[in-house]
Amino acid sequence: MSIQLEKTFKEWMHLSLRNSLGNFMRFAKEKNYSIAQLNTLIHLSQNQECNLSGLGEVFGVTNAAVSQVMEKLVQQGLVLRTENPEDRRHKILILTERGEKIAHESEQERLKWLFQLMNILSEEEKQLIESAMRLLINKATMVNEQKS
Amino acid sequence: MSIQLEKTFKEWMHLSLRNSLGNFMRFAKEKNYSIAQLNTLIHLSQNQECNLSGLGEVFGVTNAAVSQVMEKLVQQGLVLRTENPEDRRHKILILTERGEKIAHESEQERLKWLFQLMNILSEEEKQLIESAMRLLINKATMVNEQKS
DNA sequence: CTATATAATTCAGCGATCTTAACTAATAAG
DNA sequence: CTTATTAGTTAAGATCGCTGAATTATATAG
Repeated sequence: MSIQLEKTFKEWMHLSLRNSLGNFMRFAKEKNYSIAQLNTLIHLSQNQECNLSGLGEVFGVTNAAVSQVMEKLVQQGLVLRTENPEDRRHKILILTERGEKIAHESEQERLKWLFQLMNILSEEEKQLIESAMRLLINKATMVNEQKS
Repeated sequence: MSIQLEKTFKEWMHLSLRNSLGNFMRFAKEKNYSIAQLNTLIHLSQNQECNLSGLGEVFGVTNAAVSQVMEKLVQQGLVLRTENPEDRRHKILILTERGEKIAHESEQERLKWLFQLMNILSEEEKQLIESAMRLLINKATMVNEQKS
């Protein structure tokens, strides 16, 4: 069983990367945003109250690197950068309406492929997928909590 | 139902990218290979008899770009580049033993997270996941065949 | 045989991202 | 008050991957 499942995972990973990531990259190229920019936007849209060094840790790069990417996003009017009044060394970074829009669009691009698949599933099949993924998501959060 | 499933897909995509892709990128950085290099190696390990312009089409870049990445892979002893005797304009690109090893290792990095999850599943749960993913894979290949 | 087409390479140059190091400003500690 | 720490910015320099254009070598068509 496990060997069969390993093979299935492999195929799945393959399809998933080619399609979801493929659509994402195509979107980025088309709209002229870099991958780093889009990842930053998506992160900001999902985690409010981000500051700069926090982002650096998440992405595993230096503050300088984040600051430079952020500068471009601010210039393009996608991010609003203000001081935190409680500690003015920190900046508060929040998405503008346009930034939010781009973040959402690019996330949809990543999901487009899955949604297309969903549309050709019967109700029972959707149930099957739903319960399988739910299970994996739950297990995954369990594993993550163990680590921390 | 569909709305619930959309939400599940979103969460899944999130976890999946953060973990699988995260491990992959970490591996690349640690071992000092670029993403383009690893993608090329993985592609070569899965499709034999590749030539240069074919790779360009797959990755959506010019021949020049592929040629430059390939040059480095050849220099590092990961790819063997020989002429095709039937048409000496074409190069035949095959992985060396070391190249094959790197390709395999990096693919395992991408799958590591899923395998970890698999290890904490019961037999019935594995069955559930297996049938769900199989279903999606089948649907996906159906969709792809429609397009072409 | 000559033209043209194809496959791959090379080079100059561009833009993105990263790092280190120097710097400014704000806060915390002694 | 002075010193040290922390957050973020800026500048200089390196690397990477890409493109377009020129070049070489091979194969095909007229």
